[in-house]
Amino acid sequence: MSSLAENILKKHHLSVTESRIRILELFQHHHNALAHADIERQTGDLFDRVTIYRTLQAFSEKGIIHSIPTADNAVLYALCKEECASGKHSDNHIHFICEKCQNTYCLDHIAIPAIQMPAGFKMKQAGLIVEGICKNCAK
Amino acid sequence: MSSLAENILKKHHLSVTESRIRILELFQHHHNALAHADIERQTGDLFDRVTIYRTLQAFSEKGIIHSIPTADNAVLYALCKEECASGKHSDNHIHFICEKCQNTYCLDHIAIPAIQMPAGFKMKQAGLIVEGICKNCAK
DNA sequence: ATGTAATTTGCAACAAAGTTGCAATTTTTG
DNA sequence: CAAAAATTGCAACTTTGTTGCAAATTACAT
Repeated sequence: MSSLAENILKKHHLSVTESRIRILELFQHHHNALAHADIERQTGDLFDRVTIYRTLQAFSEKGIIHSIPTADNAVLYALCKEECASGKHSDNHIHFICEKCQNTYCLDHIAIPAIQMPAGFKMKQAGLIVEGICKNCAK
Repeated sequence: MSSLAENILKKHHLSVTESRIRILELFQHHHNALAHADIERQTGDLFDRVTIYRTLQAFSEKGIIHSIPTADNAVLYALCKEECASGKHSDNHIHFICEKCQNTYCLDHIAIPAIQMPAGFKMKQAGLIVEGICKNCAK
């Protein structure tokens, strides 16, 4: 009789606490990426600011969520796909930022195309951020 | 009898001041991207912290430099190519972060390959960040 | 089920990063 | 060279993130 969120926590050897369940469910109910500030806003004063920081850090370390850097220098977080093992994020999908609603989406199905590096530079990982208009805002 | 930095400032209708020349020359002498902290370190206490912020902001608005988001959530700045008009950065080149020396380089010559968007999503701009080993560190 | 060990939380204090208003200085312009 | 415009430094403040520690909660082994 465990919730989905509870199972995810157990699978990653994290204690099951109210704050972690609450925050994890927030991610499950939104299909776009969330900033620390979003979470703080939506959980009200249920938990301390510090708890949110530590929760996000724990989730990130365990590979439950991954962070997304943005141009305006805010960190966003989004749920990882199954394949993300602890620490090793298979993070090679595209992040899409809608310039209208400002939401960030993970386009999990589209891989990053191969890129020809200049001589001497060896690529190990790549991250692609696309800006434009999302499905919802296109009407 | 104007320096290169001085000419760039004049071309963008910015007053020629010592701090702006100093900071602009810093960018010209480094071929990798600089963080605010780097500039603060290298200019010592010649200028106030606030002046550096405002200088970077002015340069960015005029299209002299562009900002680069990084994974660890620090903002980096690098010189723009000629084509960058005020505000409209033609910023579609690749940013390369060396995992050894931690420097960030602009690979200006390589364009970002075309990407197939999912239905409903309209791409307007793309930014590509590549991690790996740079030319110098490969030895 | 219960007591103990381990983990997590909230609080407070702190550190770092960035912003804003304003008076004084510097630069530009005619 | 003088007046107007722009830039700078200072101080105060906000926002964002971190750390240590005592209290509370959760996990675990009987």
